[in-house]
Amino acid sequence: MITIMSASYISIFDADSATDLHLTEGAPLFHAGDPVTQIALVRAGAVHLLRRTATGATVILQAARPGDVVAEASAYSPAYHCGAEAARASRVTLLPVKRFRAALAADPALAVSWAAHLARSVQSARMRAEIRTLRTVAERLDAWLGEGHALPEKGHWQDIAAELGVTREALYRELARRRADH
Amino acid sequence: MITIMSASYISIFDADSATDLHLTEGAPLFHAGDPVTQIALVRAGAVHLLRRTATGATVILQAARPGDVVAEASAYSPAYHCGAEAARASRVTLLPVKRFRAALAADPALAVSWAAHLARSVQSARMRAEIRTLRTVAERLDAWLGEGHALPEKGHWQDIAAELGVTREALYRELARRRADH
DNA sequence: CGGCGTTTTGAGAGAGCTCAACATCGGTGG
DNA sequence: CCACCGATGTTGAGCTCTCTCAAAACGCCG
Repeated sequence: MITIMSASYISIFDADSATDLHLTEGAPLFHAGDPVTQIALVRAGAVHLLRRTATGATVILQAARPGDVVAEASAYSPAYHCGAEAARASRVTLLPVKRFRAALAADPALAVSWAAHLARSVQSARMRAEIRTLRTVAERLDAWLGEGHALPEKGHWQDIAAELGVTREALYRELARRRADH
Repeated sequence: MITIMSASYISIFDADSATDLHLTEGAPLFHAGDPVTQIALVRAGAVHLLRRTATGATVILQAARPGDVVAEASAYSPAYHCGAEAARASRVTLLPVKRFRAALAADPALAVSWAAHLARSVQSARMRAEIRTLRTVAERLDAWLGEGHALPEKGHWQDIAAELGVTREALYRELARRRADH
């Protein structure tokens, strides 16, 4: 048997008991309060973990991209604390939580991979939080670029604005300013 | 042998090979670029993981309190990406990274505990990031309180201001406003 | 009493947000 | 081919909020 494989937690989702699910844009994956029975890995598209504040504002707690697990903490919780829905047409793989946890317990290499993924997520989430304490767009952009990030193609700049927690206009103005100053 | 113990990753630091270290306020625990040989658990006080931006501003990536591991992601990295120093007089327990990882690999229950801790950290870090995208102090405070947090005793309100990413004055004004409105 | 840190309150300035108009570009359909 | 449409990019003007600097009232403790 060929056993050459990266010990990545993602391989857990290649199990037989995993099922694929297609979501259309805006389709809910689960709602706050639902019992956690399955855990979802995003294969394609984007799934947002979100909560609505008392004032009605929508807060995106996680923008899960391909390779990400939606609501990692739910793997250790009986019920979801927030809802999740597809930000656009997406494909996810569902796996019973018990299977997921059993796989981690059975294979230390997978557990390490999973923990490393979580540790990196903590790191980037903290960075995002700190970037957003900076008050000017210029500072936020500098800090973000200093993390090794690069500006994407034109047509995706709005995503950066969202990442930095500023409006499109504010980012466009800052970019224009930099072009003018060279 | 009595083996009644909660399967918490913290117990890993009770190993014989662990050493305690006292830090005075401002004392560095490690610097960016240092090779990762030991991993630190905060026992008392507070240790800040920080980076200085190109403009000189100091960014606090983690405020590790008792029970927290400083720079969790360092356990999966050969060298530190940022520096850490004691925010006040603190006590930490150091354990060789190899020991730490070996303990996790040897005991699945510990691995689960560690992963659960990381998952919770991801959750709270994301929440902090999202709270800081809200523009008014009132919104941030509402969102924070909505997470189940409660205002501390008078004398510690400044900590909340830091947590919310606003100035003391702004928070005091908001609190005064609420007292006036009941 | 005299510090020291926290809490309060004031006034001004700056930065981004909002609303708004317009340009640009790619795709669609007549 | 061209008109139209939606999404992205660009720029302007006013408003609102926080930040900054400043001063003072508390509260605690030696």
